[in-house]
Amino acid sequence: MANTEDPLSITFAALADPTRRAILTRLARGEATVGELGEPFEMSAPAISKHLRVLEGAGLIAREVDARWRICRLRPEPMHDAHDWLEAYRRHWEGNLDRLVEFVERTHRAKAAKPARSAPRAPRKKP
Amino acid sequence: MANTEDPLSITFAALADPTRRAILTRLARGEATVGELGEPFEMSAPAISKHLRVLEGAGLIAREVDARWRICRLRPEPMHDAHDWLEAYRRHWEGNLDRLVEFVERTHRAKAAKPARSAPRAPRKKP
DNA sequence: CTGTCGATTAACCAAGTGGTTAATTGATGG
DNA sequence: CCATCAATTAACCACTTGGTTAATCGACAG
Repeated sequence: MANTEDPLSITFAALADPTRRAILTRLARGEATVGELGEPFEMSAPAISKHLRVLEGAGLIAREVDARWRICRLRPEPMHDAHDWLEAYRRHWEGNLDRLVEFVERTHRAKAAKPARSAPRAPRKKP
Repeated sequence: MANTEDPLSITFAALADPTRRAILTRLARGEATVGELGEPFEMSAPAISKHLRVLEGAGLIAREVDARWRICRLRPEPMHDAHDWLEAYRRHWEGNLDRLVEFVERTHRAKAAKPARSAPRAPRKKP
């Protein structure tokens, strides 16, 4: 199922692992071989190889073969897209407006019996 | 294993599904009941319930019970953290500097036999 | 009390994930 | 030629995930 997923899902899934994020952090400092990337982790080589396959599948890294070594480089473009998606929610966490609205609403609810909620939701008819 | 994961991994994993991202997008417009959230999707109610559980586990939504309805609200703070993590890579996708370096390096390699690569990687001794 | 409605839980399934060890491939060097 | 080294592939395992249908729970309305 993951293979048929959209790019953004694949990107987020690839980022949802601390080992892979650490590998990306390492690669942000410069290219590295597979052995160098795996060295900090108490993990077998095939496990690292699989993580790199996931990162490559997400387009987050590129591998280039150099004799017996595979040189890995960061490909940050998918991160850009993920960043952009999150950016749309920035106003929701910036400023206290939302929290204030929420607080006022909750206080109101505590005093009134069945206070009306904020606008966008369609009014439920209670038959 | 996922239950013992760090908050950032849980957040990214929750975002790695188009249905859940659509639910968050809907909630950015305002609170909604579970039924309203599930209505756009050709999916059973339990499936929606599970998605909401994942989102709640990631701290991305909060559910409040109102009679027989569950009112869902966006909790954007974890997105802020994810956004922050990605922000650190901004310089890698902004500007053509990296792509230029890469191009020059590749061109150089095509001409020279075994050109030295960029600095940060430890030099591999070929015994 | 009983039926209904919103929502969740239970039980199950197919497929994916993250890890292992063992075997394999390719390039290097004695 | 042969041993070695970097890395991947193969085969396997435990566990998670995303979905289903059937059963359950709690709040209302007659």
